[in-house]
Amino acid sequence: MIREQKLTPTDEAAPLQRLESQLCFALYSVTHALGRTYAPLLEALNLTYSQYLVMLVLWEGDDLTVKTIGMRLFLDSGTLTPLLKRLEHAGLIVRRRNPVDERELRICLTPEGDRLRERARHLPKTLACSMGRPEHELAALRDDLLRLRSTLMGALDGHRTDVSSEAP
Amino acid sequence: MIREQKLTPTDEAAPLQRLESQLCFALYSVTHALGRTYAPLLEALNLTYSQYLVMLVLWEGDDLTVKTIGMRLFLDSGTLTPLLKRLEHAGLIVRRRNPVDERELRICLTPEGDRLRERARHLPKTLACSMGRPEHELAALRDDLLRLRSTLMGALDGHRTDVSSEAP
DNA sequence: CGCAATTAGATTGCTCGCAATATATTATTT
DNA sequence: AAATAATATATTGCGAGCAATCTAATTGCG
Repeated sequence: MIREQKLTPTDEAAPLQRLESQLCFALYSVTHALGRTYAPLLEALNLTYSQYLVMLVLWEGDDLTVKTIGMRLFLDSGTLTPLLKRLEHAGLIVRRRNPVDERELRICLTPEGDRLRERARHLPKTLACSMGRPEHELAALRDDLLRLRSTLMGALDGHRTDVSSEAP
Repeated sequence: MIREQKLTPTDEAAPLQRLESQLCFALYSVTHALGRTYAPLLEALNLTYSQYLVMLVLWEGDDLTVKTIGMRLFLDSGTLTPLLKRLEHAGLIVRRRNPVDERELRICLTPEGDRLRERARHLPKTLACSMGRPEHELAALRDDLLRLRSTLMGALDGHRTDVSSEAP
C-alpha cells in the first residue's frame, strides 16, 4: 500500500515541478518571511499587517467606502468588514453610513488614527534596511512585481473590460 | 471629531509611506493575485494552494516527518497538522508514527497521491504562461526573491535573542 | 409609478498561518 | 534509576482571505 521507495523522483521526471524552482513558492515564502519581519514592529503599534495596509490607504486620504478600500487592497467585504470593526474598536477609525446613500459605509480616521501615522513613519525605511539592498534595487524589484500583478490580474478579469484606473 | 479634509496627505508628508511605493505591498498583492490564478486549476485536483505545496515536497521524495516538511515550506505544526489530516482524509497520504521514535510522524504518499503528480505536472508551465514572460525572466525574478528571502530569514534567526528595536 | 436588476455591506463556513501552550516520547544529567 | 531537559507533534485561539449567500438601499426600465 505504501511505496517503500520513489521510482521516479521529481527532479528527473519533471524538473519544473520542483518546489524551489517555482516562482510561486519564492513569492509565497518571501511574503511570509516579510510578514514575520513586520510582526514585531507592528505589534508596537497594535496593528496586524492587514490592518496596517488599511491604515496606509486611509493615511493617503480618508472618508472612503469599504468598496474603495477593497479595490485598492484587492480585498472584499468578507475580509474587510470584521477587520474594520476591529480598527473601530481600537479607536483608530469611525464607520458611518453615508446619509446620501445608506448602502455606503464611509471610513474616516479618528485623531488617534491620524496620529498613528507619525509612529509608523519609520517602518518603510526600517524594512528597507532589513532587506539589505540599495533603495533603487528594491524599487526595481517592486516595479517588476507590480508589472507581474498587472499581467495576472488582467488575465483573471478576462471578460471584465473596466479600463478605469490601474497602476501603470 | 472627524476630520473633514486631510491636512497633510501622505504623498507630500512621507512619500515612502504610500501604499503603492512599498515593496511589501507589491509582494502581498502579487502573491494573492497568483493565489487566485492557481485556485481554479487546483480546484480540479481538489487541492488548496498550501496542500499543493505539501504535495510538491512529497513528490520530490516522501516518508518525511512533519518537521522536515515544515522546514522546507517554512511552516509549523500548527499549520501542518490539520492540513495533513485533510490530505490523509482525501486519500493522498498516510500518517504513521515512526516505531523507532514514536514522537515522529512519517508522511508517505498513497498510490493515489503519487498519481496526482501526473495530473499536476502541467501546472508550472500553465502558470508561467499566465505570467506572460520568457522563462529566463521568471527564473531571474525567482532567484532575486530567493535572495531576499535569505536576507530576511537570516535577520530573523540572527536576532532571536537580540532586541533590535532601534528606530532611526 | 411599480418592479426587476444592481449595488454595498454583512454574514457564514471553510482553510491558512502563527503564537502560545499542552502532551508524549526520547535524550541527558545527576 | 530518577529527575530533568530536549524534541516532535497536537491543540487552542485569533485574525486573515475568500466563496457563497443574505439583506437593504438605490437605480433602471417598462
